[in-house]
Amino acid sequence: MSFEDICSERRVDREKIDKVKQHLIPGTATERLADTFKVLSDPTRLKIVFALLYGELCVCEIADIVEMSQSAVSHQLRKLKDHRLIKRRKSANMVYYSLDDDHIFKLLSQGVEHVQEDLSEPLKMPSLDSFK
Amino acid sequence: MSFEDICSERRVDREKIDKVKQHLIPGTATERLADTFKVLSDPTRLKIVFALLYGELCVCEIADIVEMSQSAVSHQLRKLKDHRLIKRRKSANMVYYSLDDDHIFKLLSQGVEHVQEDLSEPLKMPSLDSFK
DNA sequence: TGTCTATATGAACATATATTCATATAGCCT
DNA sequence: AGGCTATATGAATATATGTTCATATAGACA
Repeated sequence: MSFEDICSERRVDREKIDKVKQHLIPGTATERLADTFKVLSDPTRLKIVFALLYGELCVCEIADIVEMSQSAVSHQLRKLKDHRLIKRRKSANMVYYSLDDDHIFKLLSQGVEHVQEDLSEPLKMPSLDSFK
Repeated sequence: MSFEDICSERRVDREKIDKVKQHLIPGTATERLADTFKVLSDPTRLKIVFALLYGELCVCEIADIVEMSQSAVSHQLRKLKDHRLIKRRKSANMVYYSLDDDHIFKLLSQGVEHVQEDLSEPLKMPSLDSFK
């Protein structure tokens, strides 16, 4: 799909477009980035991540907190783990999950900041070192 | 769905769970936040946002840059605008889009940082003031 | 007014995704 | 070993979402 197929006239700056194109991040990076945001785009997964801000939890604790079935939670935990947002620790027949690092914390904080404006009451994030 | 339905034994700390539950952000906020991340979870929309890092663009320029049809781009621009990630400026019969504020920039940067590790080559974001 | 051009949008379709249900696995305990 | 508990996972289903196609709108210009 070339430019001429879309804009018949040349009101726009060809060079400017080429310059922007050159600076675009590669397709694989775009996909990766989209994937990362996608993991955080589901309410259940977000709730899980928020719960884990306060420390590690086992699967059934998480299921209780987010009010979802064990199965549903397990499926979502897998996605979170596949994208390295959380990590697991096994102990006996229990599995404990926790946040993988604090990138996620920052990512969440930034998201919260963007959302703040259209919320009736301000949203408070726990402090970063409270969960480290 | 209560705790007892999921974990039959009490190996877990009931108080701990209640405490976490109290700190969970309200459902509406979770939905809002999920929506924000969801907007950034599509490769086409991400490409658009990255293109706009370098300044405002009209619809057909964007379509050319991201190599998508004008219609597809219009649909996605609408979503980005509905979630206040971009804003529009009309001039004659053209419409120019630009990033709404720099929350998005920070959100992207944070996402990029999380993704960096599994990319073959490092990904560089433009500097914040280059687009202000 | 009529005809361009740029953008927006509704409907249809194809694909992706979240949950449920049933079942598998793996570690504990007796 | 056998039964119990915690977690994982495959299949099925329902719902959401992105793109295309056709068409609508709105401004420019003759």
